[in-house]
Amino acid sequence: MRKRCNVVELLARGQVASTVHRVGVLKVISRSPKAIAPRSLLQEIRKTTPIDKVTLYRILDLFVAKKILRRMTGQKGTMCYEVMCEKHNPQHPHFVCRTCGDMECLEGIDISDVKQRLRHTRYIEEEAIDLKLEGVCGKCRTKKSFKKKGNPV
Amino acid sequence: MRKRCNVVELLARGQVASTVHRVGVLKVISRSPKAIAPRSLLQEIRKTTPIDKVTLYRILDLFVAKKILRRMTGQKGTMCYEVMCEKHNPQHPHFVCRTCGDMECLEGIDISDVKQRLRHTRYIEEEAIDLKLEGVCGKCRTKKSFKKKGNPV
DNA sequence: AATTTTATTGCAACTTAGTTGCATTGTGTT
DNA sequence: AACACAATGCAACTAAGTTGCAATAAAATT
Ligand SMILES: [Mn+2]
Ligand SMILES: [Mn+2]
Ligand SMILES: [Zn+2]
Ligand SMILES: [Zn+2]
Repeated sequence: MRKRCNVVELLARGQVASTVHRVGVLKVISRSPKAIAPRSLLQEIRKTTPIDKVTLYRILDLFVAKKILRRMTGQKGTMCYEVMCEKHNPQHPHFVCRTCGDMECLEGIDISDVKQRLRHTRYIEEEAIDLKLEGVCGKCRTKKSFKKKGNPV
Repeated sequence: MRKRCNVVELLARGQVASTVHRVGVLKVISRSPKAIAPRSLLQEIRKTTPIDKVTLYRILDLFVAKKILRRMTGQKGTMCYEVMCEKHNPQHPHFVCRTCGDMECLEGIDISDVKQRLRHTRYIEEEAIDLKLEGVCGKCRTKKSFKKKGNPV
């Protein structure tokens, strides 16, 4: 997501009061080129402002509830977050590397029809869709430590 | 998954030696009507045989590596497992309830075309697909504790 | 059969993500 | 200032999953 959303607008849209921490969290997430986990998020934010992890988790929960952020499961079940903005960051599937845990946004792939289809096939009121591919990323595939084990090229 | 896979066949297919614990784990999973988490799995297995959680986790990892089981992320990032058998339990999306955490298999919905599409759009060697919907399940929707909060009906 | 080797399991201790309760601080209002 | 209430911090906790190593079981050699 190169074109960044306006942080103030996002907060307004969710009717969430603006605070130093909230703005800080949102800034870091909206600048990240890919979905980001609380761990990295803490590291980044703390470069400028001290913040407790509990505060971060609470802000993240709030943002997800207010539809300012999308939450998805990354590697091993740790959560990842990205800005929820149809304009600058429309819904898209993700790729997670089994080996290094890296998550890649598969942007530009429309999956709205998948949503439609699932909604109509069963009587379900879904609110979020989490479409994820798992495999081994390019980097890991070329590492000799990986090749050595007789894995498929 | 009503029609159960043959446990012995599954082990043979994955070239995995048969042990009491492995058979036990596989039996419970293959009898479960829905994807099951290690926690419930332990409970079930222990009704007949004592087993350490480490053993269970190791068996699960092994089975996933050998493609005997599919692993997917359930609620909050806890993992869930189901038998990987195209015949008796073909790949399908899942629905996870935001409130109670219950996971439902959306069987009978073919998503092979989604796989195809993703594979061809980007140069990715994916090995597994995890397509998940999140929302509030029927049970939770009708609970008064849920309605009271002014949630949409 | 006895011995050696290898695979599987159990135990204890640890790591890490996320949560809960409560005290403290900040912010806006009268 | 005094009050109300929202946001934050701190400490302690829960729960999933992992790691190292010892104990046991199974398989292979002798
Ligand atoms: Mn993304
Ligand atoms: Mn399923
Ligand atoms: Zn990788
Ligand atoms: Zn539910």
